[in-house]
Amino acid sequence: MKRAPISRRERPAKKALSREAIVEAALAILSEEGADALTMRRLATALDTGAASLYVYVRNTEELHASMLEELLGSLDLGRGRVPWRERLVELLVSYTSLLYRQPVLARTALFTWPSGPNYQNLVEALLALLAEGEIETGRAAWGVDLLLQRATATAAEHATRNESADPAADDSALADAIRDASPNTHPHIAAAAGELMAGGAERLAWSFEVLINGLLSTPRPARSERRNRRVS
Amino acid sequence: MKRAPISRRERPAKKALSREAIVEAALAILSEEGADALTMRRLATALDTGAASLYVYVRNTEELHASMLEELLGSLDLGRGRVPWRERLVELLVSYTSLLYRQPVLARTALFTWPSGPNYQNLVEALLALLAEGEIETGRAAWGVDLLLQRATATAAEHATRNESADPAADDSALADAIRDASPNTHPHIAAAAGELMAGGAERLAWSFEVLINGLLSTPRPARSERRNRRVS
DNA sequence: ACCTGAACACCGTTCAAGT
DNA sequence: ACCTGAACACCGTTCAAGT
Repeated sequence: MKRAPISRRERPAKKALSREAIVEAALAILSEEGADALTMRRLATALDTGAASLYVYVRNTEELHASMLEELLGSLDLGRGRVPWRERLVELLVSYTSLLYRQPVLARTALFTWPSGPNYQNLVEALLALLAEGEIETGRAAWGVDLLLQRATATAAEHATRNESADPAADDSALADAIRDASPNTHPHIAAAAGELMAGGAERLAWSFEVLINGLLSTPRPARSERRNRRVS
Repeated sequence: MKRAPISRRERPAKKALSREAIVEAALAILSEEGADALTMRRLATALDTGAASLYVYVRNTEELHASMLEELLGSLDLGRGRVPWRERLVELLVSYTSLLYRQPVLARTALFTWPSGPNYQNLVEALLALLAEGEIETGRAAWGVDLLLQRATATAAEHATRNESADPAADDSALADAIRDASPNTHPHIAAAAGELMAGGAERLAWSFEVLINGLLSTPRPARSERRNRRVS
């Protein structure tokens, strides 16, 4: 049961296999057929080979995902402009989030494995430069970038399974269910905040970046002398 | 090839199947054998049945994970005390993070599916109450809780694949790789911040909560009139 | 009603054998 | 060197058939 020649004619010609071709095809599948369709086997079929062949160019699924993210990050506008640093910072963070929002599986990737290509480096560099413009000293800015990127990434990543899940109405907040079931007697604060807990969207994201920046401006890093216990647990 | 009677004697007696027994067994596997070992089939074996039987009590893997998290959250000390609200808030957030830190798979769950049981509700209620004590008005507090919980959860979740991954030395920061490869010429800010980007640990987490709280105290929610575009993308 | 063996419909990854 | 069919070692979930 060989592949019919028709499909050969539909897809112009069998491209030579390469890392870039694989990443490109993977991104195409992701945006056209969704995250579930992106499997090594499925990807191989799209490239007219067997799954095993992919492993010549890509170590494993995780690395493939990381490369896809790197590729996508290339389209980010790091926008040096005349605008004040703070506005540029929020804008950059919002557009980074939107980018991940469109491909939430890659947001997960960004959260769990470190992207490390040049495009990601440029993003970090740009963020550090903006915080430096805001006269936040290096050490604080370093931790700040992590904080800002985490907010962006986690927000987009949360969106992932939300989307796939059955109830698309409960899409905005991380607290929807807890609220619905809360009784005003046992959980008065939840009951009172019910409406507010779920409101938001783009505005909430932008607000949260303002919170982070304001907090960053007013919270110095702890003194060096106190640095001892480095583990959380 | 039936199970040998020896194993029957080792595990005291076949407990009756129930939701609680399943969740309990799942948590045992998780802490004794790690996240990879926790599969429906493996869990069924531990309970002396077939995987299909689990589906009588649990809808799917996701729901199982959520129940496990809920169970774990029961051990959280919500600690009403004489201490000022701000200290109690940070303490609660840190202990919530530590709890997830020990079981990072469940941190992922907390990030991607909404926990919704009573223990989670109690946590949200406690956080809202603390912010109310800090005289943060309801709407802002609602968004604030989301922000605080997300920092805690994402930090623990990031820890997940870090742990499983090959290089346990690079465990602290989300930026380690980007730093290593950055040239001082093209990325001067990264090069300058190199050391600082990776330092941290428990101290960094606590600092980030301070940032969040300070930011929260100084950043009102946007005016109602401006609420229009609710989507990010 | 509760339980289960067996099957369905997949996975990622490896490897010996080919070109 | 590059490529691949086939196999390995699994998955989660469903369902018909049993008790």
